[in-house]
Amino acid sequence: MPELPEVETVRRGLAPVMEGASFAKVELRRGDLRAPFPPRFAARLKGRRVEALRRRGKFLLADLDNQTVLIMHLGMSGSFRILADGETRLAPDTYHRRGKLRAHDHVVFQMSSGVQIIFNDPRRFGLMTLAGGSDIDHTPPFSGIGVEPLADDFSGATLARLFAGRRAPVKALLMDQRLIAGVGNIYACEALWLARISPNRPAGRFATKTGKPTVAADRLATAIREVLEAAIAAGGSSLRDHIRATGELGEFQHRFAVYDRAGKPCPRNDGGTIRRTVHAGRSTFYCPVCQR
DNA sequence: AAGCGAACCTGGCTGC
DNA sequence: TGCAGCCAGGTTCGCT
Repeated sequence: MPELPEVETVRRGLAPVMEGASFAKVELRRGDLRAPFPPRFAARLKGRRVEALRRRGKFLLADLDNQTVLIMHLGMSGSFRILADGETRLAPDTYHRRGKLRAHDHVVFQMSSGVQIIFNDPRRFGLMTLAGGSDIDHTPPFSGIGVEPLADDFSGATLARLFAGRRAPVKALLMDQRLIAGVGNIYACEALWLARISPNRPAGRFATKTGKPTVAADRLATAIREVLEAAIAAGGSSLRDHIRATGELGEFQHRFAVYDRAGKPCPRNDGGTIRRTVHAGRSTFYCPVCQR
């Protein structure tokens, strides 16, 4: 499900019920997701208080009061839902009513507040693990994770540096989490359309011989930022499932210019028809008229 | 070494 | 109605 805007949307939904609350009980309903839960995972969480819920790329990070960090990744199909009992007063009445567990509910966090937070993941490509918090950017799975595209200093110069000497199509490298953290298939397609850049353009061509960013590099960096910010403002994209922990749907899928729109006219009305191709095994959608 | 395809897993949709 | 085939917002492994 989730790229950066969806993960950020989930973070904003979970933060009010996680930050400041403690894990009263953690129930694992199977032994693994994409990878096994670490030894004594539930026991190590029990009693710990969440000091902050952060996002890094597509990861959610809960800083705990004993200097460890709960690391969570939603994979393709992971979602959280918040169950509040009738007594618990928690602003939006959009929270799910407490009820029976469903298929693929793999983790249940019972928080000290009385709220339950349930992680559901049909395909089990998600991940939960614990790490020492001292220097998390230098410990797996974060060692080697790329730049944050919403950081203040993300620019065409960043792209020029990351793409230097690379011959792969820019679309493939935009999705490489070791370079840029958080951009996935949808937003790579949408950003390239916004910047009017062909997904096939070799990545190395975004810098001049002297290493300076090209005009297109600046345009692409701006487009990435704009599309991610617009998607976050819209609550992310909801394709098949709802993505928000509060149960509401994201809205950005209604604004896709190219993603999953093969055969439809380009929104620029330039006479182009959206085409589907494949890069690195993933569907790519683009307009061959305005994207060069 | 970079780049690509396959694998991991389940569910939903399409077409016969 | 049933079933086969294909596709899916991600990551990782193994082969050129």
